[in-house]
Amino acid sequence: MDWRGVRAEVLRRIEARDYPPGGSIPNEADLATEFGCARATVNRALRELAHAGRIERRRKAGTRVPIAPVRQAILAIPIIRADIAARGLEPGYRLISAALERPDPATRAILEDQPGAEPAAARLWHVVALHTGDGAPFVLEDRWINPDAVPGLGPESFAAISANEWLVAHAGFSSGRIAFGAVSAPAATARLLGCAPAAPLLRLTRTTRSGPRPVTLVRLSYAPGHEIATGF
Amino acid sequence: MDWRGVRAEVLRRIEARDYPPGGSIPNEADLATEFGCARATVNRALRELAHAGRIERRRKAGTRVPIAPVRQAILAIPIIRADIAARGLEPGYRLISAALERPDPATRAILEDQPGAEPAAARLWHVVALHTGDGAPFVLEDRWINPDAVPGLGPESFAAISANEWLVAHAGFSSGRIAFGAVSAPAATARLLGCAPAAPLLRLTRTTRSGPRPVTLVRLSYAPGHEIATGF
DNA sequence: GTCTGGAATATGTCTGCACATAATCACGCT
DNA sequence: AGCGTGATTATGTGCAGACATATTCCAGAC
Repeated sequence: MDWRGVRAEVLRRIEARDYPPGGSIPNEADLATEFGCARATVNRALRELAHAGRIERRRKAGTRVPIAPVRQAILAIPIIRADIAARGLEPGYRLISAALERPDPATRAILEDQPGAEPAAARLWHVVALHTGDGAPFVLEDRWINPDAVPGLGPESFAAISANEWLVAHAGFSSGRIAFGAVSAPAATARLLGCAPAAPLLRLTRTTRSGPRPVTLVRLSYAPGHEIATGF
Repeated sequence: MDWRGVRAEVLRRIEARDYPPGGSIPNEADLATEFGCARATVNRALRELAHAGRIERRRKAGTRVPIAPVRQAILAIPIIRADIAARGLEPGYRLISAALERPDPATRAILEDQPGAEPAAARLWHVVALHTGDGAPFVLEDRWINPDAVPGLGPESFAAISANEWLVAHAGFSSGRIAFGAVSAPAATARLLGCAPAAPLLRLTRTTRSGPRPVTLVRLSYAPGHEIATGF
């Protein structure tokens, strides 16, 4: 049996409660004997299951089925244009404004709120742009960019393409944070998204950094009714 | 060098643009020679990087650095009570109502909106409960449960503990869907959450099924200002 | 009874080898 | 030129064996 087979069979036994929650499952050597394969193969299968949160493994203690598994969903964050295109809409992009500004303290705090972060420059690029699908507002992008982290950035960078696409092509960042929340649409946002003021909007806030250096903070305000979905 | 070392070094080269976006990286055998380890070790490292979306691998075509990587965040979905406790709050649970009801067509449609799904029972358990942290409203849980999928379920099941905890302990489901959206707080929800009517709320909708059988649909309406965050 | 150190054990990882599989490429045929 | 078709090649996977490491458990010292 190959490792996918082992994974499927073990998963079946977990869901059939042959391996009940809170119980432990046979050790790798025994499973290898039972399935007629090498221990490395069983190891691979169990490692994948552990990665998916379906089992917990500890040396010597063995492998157990968690009582309350922490379910985890993998959230894919595509380029916005690709996201719009994937929904069968014609993606559009309109730059609203781009200028070097001093960020408000709250924005600066979020951008630098990372362990061991360097301070960002005094003035940051502030770019506001609207993404549309078949001409209708899809999401409003409100972005701050640290010029210290991205040499060669200028107004021409965001004229025609999303700042995000420019950044992924030129910056190369490594880690960050994503948060979802709900906000009431401010008047200006409502006007751009073509919705009622104070409409509830899904907002995604993402910070990225390159090593210790803050690169960008982007707030995406989606048009009313938008959902971000994923399987698990 | 062990596989973590290989992974770290390759990642460093990607971020330093030694391996530029769109370019391809040396094949496994060459890397193994360079790092002085076996090809299986390099394979393990590259497999992990591919899993994280940092590289793309295809047989014969080799391994390349994607131009616009689809960033992916792993979203951990803990038991609500554990989530509240992890924030340093004392978790509380209050059952608002629990009854067998006929779901509205929209609810039924969401519950059965899965490839090859069986129809759910005519009457479903409808459970509404409030989770609190240090006594303050944290999230309102509005859940529908298919009794066909969960034999032995009764009103006593949700009296003291969250239906979610009862389900993970007794049902054992396998897959589903999670969606985030924003809604305007209905009057009843606002009253229970102690917020203004029409306040923007983050809402998480999760469906789970056991094989082809729909198990449960839960809508979580978080108190205003709540964010769901994750690193990447 | 309690503490400590060593033995036992399950998982974690590496190696070298082999073969499988998919995709590309070059060659030769028409 | 166009089109198969087979050789080539990079990744995918499996195996047996070995050693590493973390953790538990137990026996002996106090």
